[in-house]
Amino acid sequence: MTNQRPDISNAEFDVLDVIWDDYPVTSNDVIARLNQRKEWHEKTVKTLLGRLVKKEVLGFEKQQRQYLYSPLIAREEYTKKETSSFVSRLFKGKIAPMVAGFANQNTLSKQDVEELKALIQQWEKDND
Amino acid sequence: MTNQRPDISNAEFDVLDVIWDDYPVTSNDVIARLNQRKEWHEKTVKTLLGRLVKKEVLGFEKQQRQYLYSPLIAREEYTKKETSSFVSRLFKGKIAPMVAGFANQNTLSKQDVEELKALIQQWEKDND
DNA sequence: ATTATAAGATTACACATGTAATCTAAATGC
DNA sequence: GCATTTAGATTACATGTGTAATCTTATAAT
Repeated sequence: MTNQRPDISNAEFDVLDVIWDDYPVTSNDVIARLNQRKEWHEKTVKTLLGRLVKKEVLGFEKQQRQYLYSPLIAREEYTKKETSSFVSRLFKGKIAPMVAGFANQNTLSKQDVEELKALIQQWEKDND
Repeated sequence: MTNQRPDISNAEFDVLDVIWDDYPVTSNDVIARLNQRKEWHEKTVKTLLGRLVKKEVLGFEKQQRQYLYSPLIAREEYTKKETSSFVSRLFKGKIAPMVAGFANQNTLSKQDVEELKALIQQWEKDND
């Protein structure tokens, strides 16, 4: 069984993203959090919550007449899989050209570089 | 003028991808190349070519009654922008966590690591 | 010259997505 | 107890997308 990951649309991702930050949450919590950044109508957010439930990306528990939503997939799982497929599609699976393109488009901070160096050192320790 | 990049769908990307490999190309060239990997009907490919032209992602020159298509945006431009927005969306713009997630999901080869080290050294030379 | 081919243009059609409004029923306010 | 609010469910609707089939017309074959 290939663990079919459902497609999560852009709008749905924005909802999921604030839920990952802290959960469980009511729809009103989600609406409040999203209001910080988006101009979405309450009804829109509720539609997206419903779609995420139908896609089995979110689960919920009834709390009186409200629902308490929680993610059914971890952010890390999701980002890892998305990253793999992104790098695979755009860079034939090679990570270095992607980093090179990123560095060329954006500004790499000293800290970014330190973190990358730490990653590499860790890799080298694990694969001597 | 913010140089609005048109959205390129997944299927459209597959078409564009083989055109980037070598161009200009006729629709039949594209169909032949895609046949190596996809099961698309000729008509499907032509629809996608038409949509890419309408989106101003492809241009063409008439060659008798055929068209010779060429990309209007460079692969590097596209991948850099997509990478930026991907990293921004999924990793708050930080490249190192994305590489970490990738390394954790996939196998990093010695060569991947060497390339990353080379990138970093180059960065350090440029930003001493 | 007429017919058959085949290139691109136009049309099709179901499902996804962004963006809500309306419906239904349960809880809450008087 | 009855009206109002409000949570989630259902419906809406335009546009995008995957996946072609049909239409139109210029050439190629005979």
